[in-house]
Amino acid sequence: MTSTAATIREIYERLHKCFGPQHWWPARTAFEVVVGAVLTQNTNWKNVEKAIANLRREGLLDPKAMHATPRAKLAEIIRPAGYYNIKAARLANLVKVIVEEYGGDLERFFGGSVGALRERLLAINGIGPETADSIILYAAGRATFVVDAYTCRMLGRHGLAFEDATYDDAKALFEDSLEQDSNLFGEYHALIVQLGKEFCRKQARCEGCPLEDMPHEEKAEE
DNA sequence: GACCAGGCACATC
DNA sequence: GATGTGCATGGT
Repeated sequence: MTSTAATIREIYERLHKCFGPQHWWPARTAFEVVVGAVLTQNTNWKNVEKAIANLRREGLLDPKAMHATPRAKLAEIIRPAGYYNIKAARLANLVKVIVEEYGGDLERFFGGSVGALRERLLAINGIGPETADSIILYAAGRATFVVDAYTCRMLGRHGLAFEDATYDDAKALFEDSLEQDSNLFGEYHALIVQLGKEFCRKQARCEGCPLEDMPHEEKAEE
């Protein structure tokens, strides 16, 4: 095992010991995960919960029902999640594919290879790499690593990735260092988000951070 | 009242 | 290819 892989594993152990199981993704159904993945783009999860509660009340946590809903009405319902016009369009693009190409059947949509599913998701306007990987990991239950802003910050701070590392570079770093286990990947990403929330925000402190005594770059990049 | 949050697409250089 | 900007609500 390379030293980088060992470090990636050690970080997981530290985060898990510090924060415990995260139980992601908080959702009742796979479709709810799909919807939440779009709604949480650059948005606090609390706001997403309000939007999902609205969708549930309206009976729209169903691909066909959402597909049949006018764009303007959908936007109004998801308003608390912010960026509601663009997110309504993105949800519409996504459910259009699920309903018109897969008959609204998520099992069929998720049925092929991970690579094919990822390509299909990325071809939808409004679905970028993080949203696609979140859907594949947490809704489809397939092992793919989800990278986010916190992940890149953490890798940079601890000298595990080059400054110009891309999303796919960071993703490969984790996937090449760990067992291909969707439960492990799911916990790890959730733990990194928790780490970011508590210790890596601009005003946050480093005291008490579970990675505090690990090697750091001299100057944190932004 | 700033600042931030579990991104992405698009314009411009 | 890199950098900047619009999208918007609600909590701290």
